[in-house]
Amino acid sequence: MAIVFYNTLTRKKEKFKPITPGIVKMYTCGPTVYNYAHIGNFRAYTFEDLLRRYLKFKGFKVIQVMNLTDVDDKIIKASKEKGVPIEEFTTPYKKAFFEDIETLGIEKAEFYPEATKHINEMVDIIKKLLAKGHAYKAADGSIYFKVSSFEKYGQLANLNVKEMRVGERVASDEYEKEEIRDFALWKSWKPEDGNVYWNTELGKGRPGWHIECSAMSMKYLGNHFDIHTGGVDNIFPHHENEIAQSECATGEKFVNYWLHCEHLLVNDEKMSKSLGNVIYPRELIARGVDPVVIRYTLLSTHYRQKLNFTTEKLISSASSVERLLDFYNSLDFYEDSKQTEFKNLISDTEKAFEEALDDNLNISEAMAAIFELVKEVNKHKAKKQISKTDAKNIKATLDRFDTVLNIFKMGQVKLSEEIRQLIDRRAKARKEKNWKEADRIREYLLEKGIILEDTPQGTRCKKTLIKKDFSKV
RNA sequence: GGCGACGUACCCAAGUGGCUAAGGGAGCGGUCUGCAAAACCGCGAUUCGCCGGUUCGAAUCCGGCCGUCGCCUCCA
Repeated sequence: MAIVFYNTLTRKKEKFKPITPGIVKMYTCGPTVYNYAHIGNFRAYTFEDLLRRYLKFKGFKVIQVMNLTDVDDKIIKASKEKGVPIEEFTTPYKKAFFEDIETLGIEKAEFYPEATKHINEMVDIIKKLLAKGHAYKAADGSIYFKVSSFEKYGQLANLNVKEMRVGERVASDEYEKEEIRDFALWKSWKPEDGNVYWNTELGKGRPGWHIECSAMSMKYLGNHFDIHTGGVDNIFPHHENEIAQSECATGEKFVNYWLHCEHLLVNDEKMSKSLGNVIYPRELIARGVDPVVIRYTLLSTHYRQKLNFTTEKLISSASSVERLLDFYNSLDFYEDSKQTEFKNLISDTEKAFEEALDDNLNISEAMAAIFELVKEVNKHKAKKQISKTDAKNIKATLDRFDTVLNIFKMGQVKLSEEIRQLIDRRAKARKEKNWKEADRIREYLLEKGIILEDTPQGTRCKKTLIKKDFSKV
């Protein structure tokens, strides 16, 4: 079965066909490391994670590049305020980004190039653009892309650029562009840039924002590659400009499939500093939300759908994850008993899961397939009609799904030696019908985020997915 | 002003021309159980923002209206 993606470029769902059979080359816009990445950023990274994991599930070899923007206006301003060089300023945020990625169960990309280490590549592209007449140098030494030189400009955003409204920011722009819609490839040094500059053939200055993605994507993936992703807010101008720069420099088509992730809202509002509603994953975790709950919340809404992030949704996600994990973990507990023919159920579920994700990563349908399996198997469980082999087969299927979802694995509890001993002590107390002691230990462990459940097959152990008193987002 | 997305139960959410409108959460009643939990059984949209049209047949297609949101050179 072929995968179908909604391509922003054509505004249609299209069958996915990689340029090189069996290999997918994708570029995913990464963080600007001037702060911690917030939950909205991670929505995009989680979507990209789903995308790469599913492509791998389908048997493709994936080469993913995610850039780190470590020089831009915000970074220059913030590092200046702090009185440290930009590298010193960005390093902790780079580190934090990788920590967060790991916490949220996001698989690592093959390359994480940094803008500041690819200035030469950017300069090369700009030189080509100058030579071909697609760029020009303004009086102050800055270099601009000449939008009028690219016939197809506006194709991605579906904007008629000639009739675009001119914003105030543009009107007050001090640079000397030929046309208002032209954008900077190279920004010549200004006193407020301090010691942030590179001496290159283009003069003393620094790169514009868009050029880094063209330079780094083409360096690692070639002039023409398969997939480029980002948030919807990147469609214009960022990705539109990338196409213009790249295609004008190489004369080749840049990207075949453009996939854009919708925004995450917080209580129906856009997340922004001014509204004071920016949420960071590490903050949620500190307040008692397990990372797997955050992951599930971000993952379980289709990427082209706005995701309204609320307390209610987190709590609801925690319950869903709990149901999935309880089911998954219960599969280890079967004694051999009557066998049920689950072959059809398993193959139906696998088929439904794959067909759903084939259809532009329809995660809702994929999850529905899993929940239906859970319900069906639980019914048999209640009637004691599951053998060890059945359970093993079902678990193998879930493990296969989990290479895409990373929920089951991430949700496992890790027990320390101390906790293990307490659990043993409680088992002993229960045997002696010392309910007081048993309940005391259970209470104690609950406070430590460990939940014990007694079943006929023994006591099971799981972690608290969300703190009881967790309330406000 | 231009471009675009969306409106399905208490909440989240799939379905885009045809079986009883998926699935999850929450709720209520029951079974099970040392207690707790899990799990199971049962209950829940005659209806898909509103109005009109096309069709044998519409949540799905067309037109209009209402409402929410995003982008239009900081942004995932």
